[in-house]
This record gives sequence, structure tokens and C-alpha cells, in this order.
Amino acid sequence: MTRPIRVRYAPSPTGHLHIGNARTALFNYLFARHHNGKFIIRIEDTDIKRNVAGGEENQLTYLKWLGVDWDESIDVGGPFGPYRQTERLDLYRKYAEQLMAAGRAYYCYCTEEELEKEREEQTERGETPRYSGKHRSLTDEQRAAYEAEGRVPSIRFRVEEGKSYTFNDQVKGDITFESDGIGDFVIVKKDGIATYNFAVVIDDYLMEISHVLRGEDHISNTPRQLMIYEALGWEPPQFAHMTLIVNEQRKKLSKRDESIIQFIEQYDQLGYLPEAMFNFIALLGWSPEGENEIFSREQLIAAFDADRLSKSPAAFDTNKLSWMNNHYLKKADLERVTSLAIPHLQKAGLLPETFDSAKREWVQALVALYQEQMNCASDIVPLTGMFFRDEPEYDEEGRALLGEAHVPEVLRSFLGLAEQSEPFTPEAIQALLKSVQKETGHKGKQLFMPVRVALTGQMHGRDLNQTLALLGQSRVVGQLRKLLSQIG
RNA sequence: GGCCCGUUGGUCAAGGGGUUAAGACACCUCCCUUUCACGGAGGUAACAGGGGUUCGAAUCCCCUACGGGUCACCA
Repeated sequence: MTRPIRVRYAPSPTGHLHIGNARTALFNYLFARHHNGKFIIRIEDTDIKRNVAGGEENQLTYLKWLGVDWDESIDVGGPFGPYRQTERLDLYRKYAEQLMAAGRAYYCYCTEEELEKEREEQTERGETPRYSGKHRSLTDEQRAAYEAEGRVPSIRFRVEEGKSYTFNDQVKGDITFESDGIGDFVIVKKDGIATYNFAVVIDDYLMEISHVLRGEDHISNTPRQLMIYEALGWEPPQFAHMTLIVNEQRKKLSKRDESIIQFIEQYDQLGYLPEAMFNFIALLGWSPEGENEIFSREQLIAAFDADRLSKSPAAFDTNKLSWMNNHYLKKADLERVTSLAIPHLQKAGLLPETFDSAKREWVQALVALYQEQMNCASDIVPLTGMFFRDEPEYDEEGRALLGEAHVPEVLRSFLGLAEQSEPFTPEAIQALLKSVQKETGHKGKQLFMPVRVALTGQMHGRDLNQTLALLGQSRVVGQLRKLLSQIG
């Protein structure tokens, strides 16, 4: 049976947009757009205690930043609203009552302490902890007694014994669970709010979700959801469980893991480009046909195929992310890269809050020179720090080079010419160096390295002519004079 | 521990009975470059182990090892 393609991303606003969530959202988005279906964002905020202020907004803001847009949600509305679960509580209550009336669910008056104790005992006996079902068939008198005690019930789903539930996962293939391994689970909490496993079924059904693409950590929830679909007489959607994203140690990316930057906003703040992040994330657990790895959003939409979702965990390779962002940065418009770089220079105290257009031009030339070396915009700070210091810092290697016998001769010659050069442009500097070569007979490394190290303190760097021009004539001349008075 | 899932070069990652087992990152070599880079052309390097099934297994089955997920009134 084919129905309209409708998929959803259903974050709980318990935190900011995480790399794993972003990936889930992205794949759902790609899937929807590829099939000309609808992409829905539903906020799963039923755990009121864990919701954080700004979480909801941050999710949407950074999804937009990545270039993901949606057809239905809390902000744009849609025909299947509301799109926030706490605004759908009546719906869950209604279906819970329906299940109670049909004998598929019941009130459970157990307290947290009692349940905790039960679990501990089971664990001690080496059993799988699960609800014993002791309130499964309470009499009216028993219920009344608990009520009189002031106990507030939760509602549990009655799991049928001896049944097996199989679903065809689009990524993993057939997966089977035995109902005997699953205890009666809570569908409505004591506070009257539906649990995830219950609300998700109601919403996916009512919102006519056709495909559920979510993380592999939901596989073991699936049989519970299947039971509810069955009890309500509804047909479940097609499931596809994506492998988790793991770090370089092959552990699940946890929010406390410090080896990897976890939140999309942090990448924004560091100066990663959204199109690079989009491209990179799309390749986390999915691969296209062919050899290319660089894709625009449109190309990814065209290429996306859920059958090519990977079965083994996707490792977050920070090295590759750097490479990819660098790739996009190199191709990005210079104005744009400059605008991204400036705040980092200001934050590092290298650039004032306001400056004139001449300074802006100078910064832009600086960025142009370093653009192809930047993995992210904030790299501009360590890369160009020396342009903002009063004089270079020499390390051991630099000192050794400056100590070589021919160095004073080269520097003196260059100084003599540089003092008179007008203007001090890259072209003029190139000519100067040519003259130094003729005058001293030193060329190549012998010629360039002394000049480079003397003025930048570094063995490696960008084009020397450009570098010196950006450093400026007065600084070049001043530094050479000072250095020559010391070594030469 | 029960249940589920996975394991291809240093790293990421295609391929799912017969392939010279892709490609990318990193590394190395060469070309370009009077320095430094960029760029270009090459190169080194892999099917976790053991049993089956088969004319033939990286691919299918079983076992072992290792890794991961999940077992909540969290999502």
C-alpha cells in the first residue's frame, strides 16, 4: 500500500540541537524532499521536568541555519496540529481510556519505591527487570483502598503473553521481539501525561506519518509501539532505524563526550559553514552511489535513498569535517569569509569593535591570504596572530636559521632596498627579492627563509610577498634594523 | 545478565556468491613553484578468528571474540 510520504523529526526540547538529532532531522528532511513528501517537526515535550528554556527555539533556529526547512510545525502550523505534545494531552487521554475500556490497559497504583524494590530483587536473582503485573487485575475494593490511601495511579498497557512481534526495518531487515520479554509498561504517567511510547504512536498515526526514520536506540521501543498500534487497530508506519553516531573511540556520542563538539550552534560559533555541515552530516551513516563526497543540498535531495543507510555505526571523523569545511571555505566568497573572521579577531582582542574601511580592506586581504588554510573561521586568529603582535617570536628552529652565516648579508641587502621601496606592494617586494638575489648570490631557500623567519618568526607561511606587504613597510624595516643590530 | 545490532586499509567508507576489493582523509613520491602553500599525477595499505554450504565466500549459515544499543511513570 502506498500512502503519501510524510515523515517527522520529533525532538524533545531537553537541550540544544545536537549533532545526532541534526542528523535524524536531516535524513528525514532529505527523504521527504526526495519523494516530494511532507516534513513535519513535532515537539515531544511530555517530560516537563527535563524541558529546558530555549531548547525548542534552539532546535528550530539551528535547523534553519543548516538549511533544513519544514512543512508543518509549531511555528508554521499545519492541518494536523497542534504540533506540541503538551497541547495534545486530551488526545492521549482519550485513547488511554479507550484502551482501558477494552481491557488493554489498567490502573497501576504501585509507588516508585515499590517498583524500585521489585527491580532490585529481580536483578539480584539474575532476571531481566520488568514489571511483575501485580496490579493487573485489581478488584474494585482494592482500587478504592489505594485511592483512599491517597495513591495516584498511572495507566499501564497490558502486554499479551506468548506473542511475537516482527517488523521489517528498512535498514536492519526483519527484527523480532518476544512479548514475554516485555513487562506491562506505563502509557500515562501519574501526572496524567502520556509517556513517549504511547504519545508517539497516537501522534504518528493521527499525523499520518508514513515512515519513521530514527536512531537505532529506538529499536527496542518499537515492539511496545507495535503493541499499541495493534491494540488500537492501526497500521504502523514503515520503520528505518539509523545507526548511531560514535566517536573516534567507537562509543555512542554522548552529550558529555568532550572529544567531539556536540552542538550545532558551537560549529556556527567556530565559523563552520552550514553547507559544509549539511554535507558532512548527510554522510554520517549514509552514502550515495559513486565516488563524489561533495554535495550541495539539492544534489543530496536528488541522491538520497533510504536503502543506502548504513548498518554499522557512523564514526564522527573530525579530521574529515575539517577537510570538508576547508573545502567549502576555500570556495566561499571572500566578503563572506571576512565577515565570519572579523568577530573572531575582535573576540581575541586583535581588532577593535569599530574600524575604518582601510582597516577592513587590510583585514580582507589578510583573510584572502589565509583563506585556503582555514578549517573554520576561528582559525584566522592563530593563523594571523603574528600580524597583530609588535614583533615576531623566534623559536629554537628559527634562531638556528637566523644564526647561519649568510643571513646578515641577505637581510642587510634586503633592508637597504626595502627602505627605499615605494610603493611596498607584493609586486615591488618580489622585485626587491630578485635584486637581493643578484646582489648577494643567494637564492631559493637561502634567500627566502632568512627573510621569512626574520619577519614572521615562522618556518612556514603563506606567500612571502603578500605577507610582507600586509606586514607593512615600516614594520619590516624597523624589525630588520633591530634584528641586524643584534645579530649582524 | 536477557534481548537486539554491528565488525572491510592508519582513519572514514563502497561492494552483499565469480571484482585487478571503489572512493575520501592522512601518509609517501613526482610535477608545478627562486621560499611557503594551493593544484595536478602516481604509490603504500583492508574483508576480526574458526568451522560449514558451494565448482567458487568479503558476500549465505553456525560458533567464538570484540564493540555497541536497550532493558524507566526519559525521549
